[in-house]
Amino acid sequence: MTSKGAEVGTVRPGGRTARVRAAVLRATEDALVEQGFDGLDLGAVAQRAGVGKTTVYRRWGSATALVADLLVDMAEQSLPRADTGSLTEDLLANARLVRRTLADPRQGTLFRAVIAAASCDERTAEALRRFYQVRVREWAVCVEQAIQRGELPEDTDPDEVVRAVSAPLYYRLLASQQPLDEASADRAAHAAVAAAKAGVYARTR
Amino acid sequence: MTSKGAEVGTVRPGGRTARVRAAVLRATEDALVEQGFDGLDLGAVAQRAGVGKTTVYRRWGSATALVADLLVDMAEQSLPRADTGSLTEDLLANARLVRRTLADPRQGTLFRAVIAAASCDERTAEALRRFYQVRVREWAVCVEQAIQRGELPEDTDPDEVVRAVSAPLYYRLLASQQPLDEASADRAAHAAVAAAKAGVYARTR
DNA sequence: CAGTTAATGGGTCTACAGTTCCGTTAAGTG
DNA sequence: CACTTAACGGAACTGTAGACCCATTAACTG
Repeated sequence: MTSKGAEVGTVRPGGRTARVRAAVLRATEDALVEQGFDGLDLGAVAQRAGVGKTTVYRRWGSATALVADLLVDMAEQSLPRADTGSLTEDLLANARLVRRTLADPRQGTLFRAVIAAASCDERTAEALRRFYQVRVREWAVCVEQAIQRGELPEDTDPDEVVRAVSAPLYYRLLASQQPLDEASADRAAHAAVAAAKAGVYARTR
Repeated sequence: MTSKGAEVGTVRPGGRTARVRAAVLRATEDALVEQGFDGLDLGAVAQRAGVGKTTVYRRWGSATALVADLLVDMAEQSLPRADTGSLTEDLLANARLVRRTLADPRQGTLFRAVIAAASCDERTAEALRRFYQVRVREWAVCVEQAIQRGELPEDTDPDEVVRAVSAPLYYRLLASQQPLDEASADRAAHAAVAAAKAGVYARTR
């Protein structure tokens, strides 16, 4: 079985185990950024983390399992949402935040690698799903408030609006690979608002 | 160096070489669908293709190069666009086509694997870029016609509208991993139309 | 503050992905 | 329809990722 990842639940979660996990996850992140997912070598990760190779193979066992645990770790550091009182401003803030993350050489490469890993393994895919679920829920509150303010139709699906903001940016990162400039972020936000106001993201159709 | 891929340009492109390439690319496709990208073994591909292992290592050399050549091959089979006379109908047709492709167990898995490979290698990424460039240009004509009919602002960027249709579907495939049902395809198309009509995809801002 | 054992780590072994060598096949040429 | 050589394929070789063994370390327990 793959490691639970989080310290909770293991028999002996204290000091050393936690330190080893942290060191290995940091090393994994660095290796992913530098080598990419297919070049990920567990032995190299172990050495970089200053940890025995055996430990990495025993606790994680595969590159995808390592990335899955990294995603659990990443999901825990939640990003604070904006609260400007205007839907457009809130979603612009979200779009620009996502854009900045994906456009950053380190983070962008990391996200590509993580998504590549998720495409190769079901457990990792599940971890990625949870990661985005947390992120989306955090920002969906902005949309819920906009509905209460009467800016959007009652039956609008808040999560779907938030995802609509991210989608074009991820498409640029992964598929079309066009530059992730600020204008593209603003277009993503404005498009989501326009579509939401037109009732495209209504729950019942 | 990586193989040019296309037969044109090689010194001896005739019969056998072309047959070998076709067999290897088919085998690669099958292997990607069954094993995923990280499980891709060039030896196994060779065996499945009924071709010498040496040949695969010589002509392609790596899993990513193999996928890059597969993408060149896939780009050649262009999909015919719709022409219903209505922008909404055309984009609905496009969205449903993309959805059907990505929702298909075989094709969906293949696309995930291909995108994973592109995330791991610059040459493969370039091949993927070209692939989508061809696809997008094909359907952009629908948007150009809509502009001429006066359905959309003059300065609308046609390519950007087409990408806006695909983006939410790819986001579902790769990131959020929600079901790719027909309703999601229709939302994607309607959202793109709503945003385009609102002038979000104007070239000059 | 011992005693217990989960967890780690160094060292060794092994299967197999990827390389090399060289003989064979067949595509292009005149 | 021979002749040249690009391209292929079988077999033997090798480096290394990953498995295994067992001694050591340090968390939890009472």
